[in-house]
Amino acid sequence: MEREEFLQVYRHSLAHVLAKAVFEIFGKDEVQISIGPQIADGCYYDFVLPRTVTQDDYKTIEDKMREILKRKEDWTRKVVTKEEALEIFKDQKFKVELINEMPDDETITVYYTGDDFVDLCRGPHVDNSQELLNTAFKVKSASGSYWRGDETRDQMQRVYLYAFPNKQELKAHLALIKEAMERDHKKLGREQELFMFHETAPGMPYWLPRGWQLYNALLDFWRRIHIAHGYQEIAAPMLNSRELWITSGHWAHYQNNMFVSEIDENTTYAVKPMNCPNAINVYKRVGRSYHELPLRFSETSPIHRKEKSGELNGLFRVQLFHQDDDHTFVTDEQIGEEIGDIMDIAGQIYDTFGLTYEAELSTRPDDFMGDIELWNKAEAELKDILDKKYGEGNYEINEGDGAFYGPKIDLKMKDCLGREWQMGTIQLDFQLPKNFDLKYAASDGTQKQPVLIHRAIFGSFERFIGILIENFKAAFPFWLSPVQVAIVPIRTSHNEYAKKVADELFKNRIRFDVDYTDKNMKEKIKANKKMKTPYIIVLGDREAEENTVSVNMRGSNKQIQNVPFDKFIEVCNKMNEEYTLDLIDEM
RNA sequence: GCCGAUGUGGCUCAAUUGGCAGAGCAGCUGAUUUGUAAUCAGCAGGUUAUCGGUUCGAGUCCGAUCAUCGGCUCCA
Repeated sequence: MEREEFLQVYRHSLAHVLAKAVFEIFGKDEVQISIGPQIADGCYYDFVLPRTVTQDDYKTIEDKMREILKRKEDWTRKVVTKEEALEIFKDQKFKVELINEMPDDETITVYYTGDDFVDLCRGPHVDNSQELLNTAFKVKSASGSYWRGDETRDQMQRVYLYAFPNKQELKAHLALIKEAMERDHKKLGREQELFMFHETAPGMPYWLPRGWQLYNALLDFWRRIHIAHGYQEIAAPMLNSRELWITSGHWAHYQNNMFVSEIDENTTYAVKPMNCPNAINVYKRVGRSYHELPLRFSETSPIHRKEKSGELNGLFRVQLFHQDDDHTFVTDEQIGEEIGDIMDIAGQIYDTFGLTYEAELSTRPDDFMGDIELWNKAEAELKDILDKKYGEGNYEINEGDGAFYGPKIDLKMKDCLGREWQMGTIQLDFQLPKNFDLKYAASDGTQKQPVLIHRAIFGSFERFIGILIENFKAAFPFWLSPVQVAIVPIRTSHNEYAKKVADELFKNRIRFDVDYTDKNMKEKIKANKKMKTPYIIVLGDREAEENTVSVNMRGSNKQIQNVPFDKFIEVCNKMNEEYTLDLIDEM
């Protein structure tokens, strides 16, 4: 923690130096400064500048910052009144806005860096610039941003800085970034022949044979767990006429994200961006009774969402994807228990991959709809479940950030560059049941309205597989691997035994690849190592004679010789059945 | 959508101030028959993302479009 505070002071102070440097480079009257917080690996500062910052400016900025540090200026903290603050920053409109929003009784502090630069700030900061002389920093990037994150307000330029206490740490961090780039799922997806994109279908992945093997292995795993928890899978149409989307509310609130096609003047169809309305159609097929609830309709149909052009990103942000979706219809009383069961499933699934994640609870917004009693009860139950599962305070609460139709729990994970992505989501919905006038016959004979739970654990197969690729660096657990076993006959004379081995693997539903060509053994092994195949089994005279295999295990340089073939099959079957995370080397 | 960058064989990268588009790997053909990450030789592969402009001449300069990447916004 001490180190954290230390970093905080340094990074935050460097942000001030950055702003001062930008002032001096572009001219004080030409620059509007806003805010400069510290972040995980440095800090940034947002400006309005007379021209765009480009890569050519990075060095200029860095040099200017160093020059400023060498002046060894004193930093002075000053407490000022609101009026004084407004006077100091009268030419800085963003600062004026911030000051005006402060309560009248708030203590306002400003920090002077030398005599000629002052920033509105709570601090704390260094006392003199020379304390920063040994720090290491580097402009990471410059990009656009919006004042207060609002795209309708001023477009600003954000300059990001890597900032560390010393050169060694900066160097280590840059090496880490480079290493992380090796995990990039876009790069590995291409190298490992998992998926591709084509410019005629932006943001819509093509799954290649190997990638589709992995996808299906994941889907099988997901199905087994959900069947065990009483889920029933459905598949619904991809197109529905406009009327359905008007009823659901998507036509009014989500149209910009939908691919819409006018068939003729009376008929407009839209490709579904979500599965909920169709699950509701299935619910409404017959009259429902409380005996049937909770009723869980899971679905992994393709869905399409039209995104703004700059938002696409490999498998993490696509326009065609498959959610591991489900719509569960419950009574008010069943909410708590059902959410608890969903959290158990989520835990079980993430644990299988050894993935870490963060939970966030989003609560009632101002423009909520529905019964406030139900909201309160539901939120209390969600909190209770999260408290039990993670311990009080070990998850984030976003007050007022829930959807207008209900509170939600989001589960987030980080990619190789530390960017956070929403994966799982569990959303309560009091609105759609109303829009579609859903009913069930309650035990007292009255007709009641069910609550709808939308939930996904992977989030989407696409995003989740992207995370898996980066997490495992494409060296997947056996059960997930596109090709699980590669068979390498040493000479073509061993093809006969290789065929026998292949047939047996096939019978056991083990995914294999066999190379019967007369290429030399080393080439065949090299190709499979490149593809990170878990086990490469080499077959020659000895193996054919003794009905054994010689196993080359991924991640290990030594071979496991003379493994009885049926023992090898047994090990493979075990990993497939138990979804084993690590490869087994005892055989 | 906004700010910035990038786009040369399947992949990784060359190509002097504008002056004949080149290599390695992968692929194909042949030789080699090999015991755990690169056997040898040969061949083929390109309208330099697309469209337009400047120029005697454009991969290189200018403009537009498309796609991708880093951010912002939005989101699973």
